[in-house]
Amino acid sequence: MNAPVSTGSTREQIVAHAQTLIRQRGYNGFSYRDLAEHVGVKTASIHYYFPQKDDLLIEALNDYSSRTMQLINGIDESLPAAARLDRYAQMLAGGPRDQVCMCGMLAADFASVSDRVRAALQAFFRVHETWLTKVLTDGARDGSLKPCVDPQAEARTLFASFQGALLASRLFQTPERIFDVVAGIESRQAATAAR
Amino acid sequence: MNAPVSTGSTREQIVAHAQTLIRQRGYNGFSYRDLAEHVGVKTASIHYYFPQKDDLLIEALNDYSSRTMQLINGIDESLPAAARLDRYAQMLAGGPRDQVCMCGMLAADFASVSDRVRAALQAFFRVHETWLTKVLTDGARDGSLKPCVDPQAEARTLFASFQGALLASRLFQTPERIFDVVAGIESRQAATAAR
DNA sequence: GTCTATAAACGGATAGAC
DNA sequence: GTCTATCCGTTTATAGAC
Repeated sequence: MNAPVSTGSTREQIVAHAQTLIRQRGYNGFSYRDLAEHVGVKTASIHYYFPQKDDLLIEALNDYSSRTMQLINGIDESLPAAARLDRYAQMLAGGPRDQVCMCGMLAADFASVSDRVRAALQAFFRVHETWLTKVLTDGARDGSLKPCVDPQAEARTLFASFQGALLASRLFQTPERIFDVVAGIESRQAATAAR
Repeated sequence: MNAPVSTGSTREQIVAHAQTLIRQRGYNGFSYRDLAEHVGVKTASIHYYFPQKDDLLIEALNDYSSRTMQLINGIDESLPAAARLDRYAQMLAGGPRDQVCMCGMLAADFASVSDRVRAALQAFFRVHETWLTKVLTDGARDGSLKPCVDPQAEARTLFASFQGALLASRLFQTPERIFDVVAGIESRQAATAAR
């Protein structure tokens, strides 16, 4: 996923650059000073909009979540499930190579974030896992994916695979590892596949 | 995986507590002061052993890697592959609930670590992926796991699943998600399974 | 080897001018 | 709204006594 254009209001630019920095370096890996330099303002201006760093984190996370949700809701539900899964992987692989999912990053920063942020992260995970559950059950019906015993558990694992694959993709500097995930799923597709 | 007992030499205690702190909070989430308090020395003593934080990171990572490798080498190769996979998952789930894999954590901290650390992380990933590749191919032979088209790619995905599942397990405060991963694999086992 | 003391830069955060 | 100036604790790191 790509960062929004940074040509909006100061507030919007702050949020956009905060998302980028968190996805690159994590919550403890950037400062108001870093962020201010990226936006082209002074740190006091950031404190004007977001008195505490946690306030900034909450807004950056909520914005990221809703933009991500728009993207997955934009995936045409009339497509075969396997094709929707491909789109999802393309979405993940399409982001900058030096950035991972903001929520995967913040899950790693679990010890450093507030309970409010933790709850928002859980919500993000659940939304994606629910969407993937539907893909898996639809795939069993339309024949594009092999039926599985427990679609919810499979979806949890699948989402974990994507998050892990994003970290590995950056570590090895290749988007291949994201597509390994879908290739694995699809290599198990029913013989009577309808693509 | 559990941290080593912290009753060794000062140097050993520093390394052990550094591993714990990194697994809890990440590389940018702890300071020499935190570490010194845990060990019961002053920060200058830590600088005596590890002048730069990167020196400490390298040693903590190498120690973690070799201890982890001992653990996976300790999994009896005469066991059916599926049983070995169970052991692997138990090893991951057996660690403290507030800690994830040190290398998953540092993969998230990718932007903050030196090239030397990045290379060591890649090596860690490859070792585990290679071990899992062997489990998958053995599983196809002994019938305890379903054969797959590309065992190497499947192993990469499987390792990513475990890393992602560790993050999710901590986020949701339940080890269940680690066992989801093996349950998914084993639910695809061949009908003629030999366990 | 471990300590005290200190340097110098950085961290989040605030007050008040414009 | 954005700035300058500043507070004050923290951070990594070093010098030198014991």
